[in-house]
Amino acid sequence: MIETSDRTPLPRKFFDRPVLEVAPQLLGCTLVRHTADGPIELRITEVEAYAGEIDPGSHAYRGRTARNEVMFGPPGHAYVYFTYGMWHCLNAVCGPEDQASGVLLRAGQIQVGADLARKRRFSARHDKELAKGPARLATALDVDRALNGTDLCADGMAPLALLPGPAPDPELVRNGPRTGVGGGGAHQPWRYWIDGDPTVSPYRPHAPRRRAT
DNA sequence: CCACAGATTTCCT
DNA sequence: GGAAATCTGTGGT
Repeated sequence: MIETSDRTPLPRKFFDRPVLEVAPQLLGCTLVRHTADGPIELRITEVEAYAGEIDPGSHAYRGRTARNEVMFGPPGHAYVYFTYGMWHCLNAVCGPEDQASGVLLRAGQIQVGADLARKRRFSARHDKELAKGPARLATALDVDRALNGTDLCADGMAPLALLPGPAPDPELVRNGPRTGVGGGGAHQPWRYWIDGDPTVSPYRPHAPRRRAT
């Protein structure tokens, strides 16, 4: 039997707090994705916090645009953006409304539906790499801009939801600089991960790409 | 294991 | 025009 409490989504008040409180508490939580082919579930092992308009690393830093509109809305909703011309990334909007902060879901372990995830991530050599990185996570769970703005606190067979999960050993929760973030936000230690978990993505310092020849 | 080129949207200068 | 909250395939050690 599945405990009912385990399947109840996180309440909106969970997300309606400062993003630096919410981000580490999302570690261990379960992201549920209902696709046409069946459910996929993932245990979150790595996240990054983006602190709205005060954060030079955030998409909201320069104010509202068509892309980041959802970040300025109510907490507990999905902000999905398209980047580098190829990839999608998934965030949970946090903090008081209009603060435009969010948590990027960077990596996790597939718990249910690994067969479905492998079809989308056919090039992954090992299952631990199915969702090792934010764009891989979105690809594995078939998340794209059609899900931008989805309520993560909805019940039942919602396409996307976040459920509470067994909190990791507090001794294993680490934080450090955010991956790939340059500019004024580079030094903020707002990446959180479960130390030693094989699904956590490698840290890559920010490196501007060289111009194409 | 490592490094690098290439895929090409969105936003800003 | 150029950088960005990225990943993959190729080729080297």
